[in-house]
Amino acid sequence: MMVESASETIRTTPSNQNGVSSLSSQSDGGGGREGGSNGDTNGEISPVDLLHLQQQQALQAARQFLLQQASGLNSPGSNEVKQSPVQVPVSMAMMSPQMITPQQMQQILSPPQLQALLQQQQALMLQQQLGSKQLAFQQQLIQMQQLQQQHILNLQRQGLVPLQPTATMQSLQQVIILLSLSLSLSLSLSLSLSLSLSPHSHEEHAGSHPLYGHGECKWPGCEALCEDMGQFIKHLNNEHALDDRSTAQCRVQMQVVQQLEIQLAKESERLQAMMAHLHMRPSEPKPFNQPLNLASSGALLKRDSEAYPEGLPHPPTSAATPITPLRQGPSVISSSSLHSHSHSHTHGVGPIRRRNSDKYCTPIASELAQNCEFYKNADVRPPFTYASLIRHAILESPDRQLTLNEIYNWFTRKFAYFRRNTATWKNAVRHNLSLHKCFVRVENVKGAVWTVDEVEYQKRRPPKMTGSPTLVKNMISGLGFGSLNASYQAALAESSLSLLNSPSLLTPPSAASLNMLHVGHDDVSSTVEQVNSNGSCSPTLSPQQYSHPVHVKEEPTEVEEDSRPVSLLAGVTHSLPLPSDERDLEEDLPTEELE
DNA sequence: ATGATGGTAAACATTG
DNA sequence: CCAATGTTTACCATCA
Repeated sequence: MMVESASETIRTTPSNQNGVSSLSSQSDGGGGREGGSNGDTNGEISPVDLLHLQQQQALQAARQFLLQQASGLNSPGSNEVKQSPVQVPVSMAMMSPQMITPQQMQQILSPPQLQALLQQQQALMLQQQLGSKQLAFQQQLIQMQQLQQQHILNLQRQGLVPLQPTATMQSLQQVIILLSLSLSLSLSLSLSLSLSLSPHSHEEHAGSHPLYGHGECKWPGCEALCEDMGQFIKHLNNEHALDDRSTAQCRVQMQVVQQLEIQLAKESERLQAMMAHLHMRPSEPKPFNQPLNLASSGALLKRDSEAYPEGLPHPPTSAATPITPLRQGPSVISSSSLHSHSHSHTHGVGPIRRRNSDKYCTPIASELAQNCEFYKNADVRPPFTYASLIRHAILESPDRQLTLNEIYNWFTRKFAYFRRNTATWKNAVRHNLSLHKCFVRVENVKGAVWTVDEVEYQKRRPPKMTGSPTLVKNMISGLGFGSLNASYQAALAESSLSLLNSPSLLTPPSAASLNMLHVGHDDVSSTVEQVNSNGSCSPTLSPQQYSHPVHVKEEPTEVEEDSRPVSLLAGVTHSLPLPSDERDLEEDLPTEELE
């Protein structure tokens, strides 16, 4: 769909040095996904389903609205655009920079339209009498909106803003609205997951707030302790008011939700193929027309887990097919939107996280696992550097050592993305192994194996604690709202971190297929790594133990250790999100085994 | 503007 | 000779 056409053009360097071009365009196909809700028929409609349905309607309405506006006002060469009109997920529309830029949005959606959209959404939302959480959330949204308006009014009073909304303000409004949509979506998704997966969700008190539970604030990255609801509300208003940071965090959440949607679509597609293959059911083809909707998520997920408790064998890692991308091209954000801006190569990779073998290593392990699951199936370039990935692969191995070929295999096994363009990434892997001091080649009886010198690895990690997640970065770049400034990014990093810790998203009960969260952040990894190396986690990381390195590499840069994770928010400044660029957030990694 | 870091490409050497 | 494995250099992009 349009998204792609736009994003594809992006990188074309004269020399075309990277296979990049292939990166940005390869995976998407085009097609659009999303469709209606064909939830599977279960016979009964649970409140959750209902919620989904309504949520869906709201989204659908929003999508159409956006699309209408987009096609009407923004169709220069609009032929291609028409191919799959409605199927664009709203989030997609919001994300693809090329599709609807902030500026375009401003033109596309006039204040009245935005208002209409907002109201439409609110109306639908209000119909959902499905629980205090939802209601509480709505209140939250309304509150946000009110705050926003208040903010605008204040600015106007101060003469800072003309009465007529300026582009900036319009943009802000749009952001808020879109955030609202996404937030509601994400919330419901989280809720549905927790509801459908665990009968007794944690927060069940009637008067509870979606962002409050277990006596603490559930705002991404917060965890502030609050005695009671009143205190919490107070905290919420004080600490999480409408500002750059909160907005940025919302964006991240939005991205998370979007990714979940995508993953869901993929998983369902896979499920169907699996079922079809096993003759468990006639094949309802349709990967593409699959609704990306939340509506069926609960049921699907449930079914999935029930039908395949243990998870069927993974799709062959063979080169054959990247299950993920399937031909569905467009709607899927896959690589195109994720990397659109930051060229594939831009950074593709960030650090990774630690091994699974040591479970002791934190709760994050599970998150990593989730990430793994995602990348295993999604043809998305992992936001980790090759070095990080290699290190991870090696550390994940039983002996903490791998042959080159084993490393290759690990890459293809863990990442759908690396099932193609083998020449390119394999070369990169070799290049990294040789180049970085942290990788030590050890002669072995049968050939040589590669090990990791953890100390060296840690050394080379730049002190800049920023550590924002690469993926997040990519996601950010994919956002249509322009890029974020440093404070935003910091906020994003923070929130992404916390997101990974979000119970509702990260602790999917049983079904392995639920592992869909895959937001990567980078410093998490470094953070974790730090912890690990200092804690019980990695007592033995030095390659030396295995044998003697054959030779020593000279690595130019040696930074001091100190790559303290530090608060991701440090140095956050407040300013309106404006232009600028996306920065790199480093890396992180997914780990754990999934197989 | 500059240096650090990272990805890609490619030449070249070594080894089985 | 060939292919896999390593090493090294060059170039480009992004970010601080």
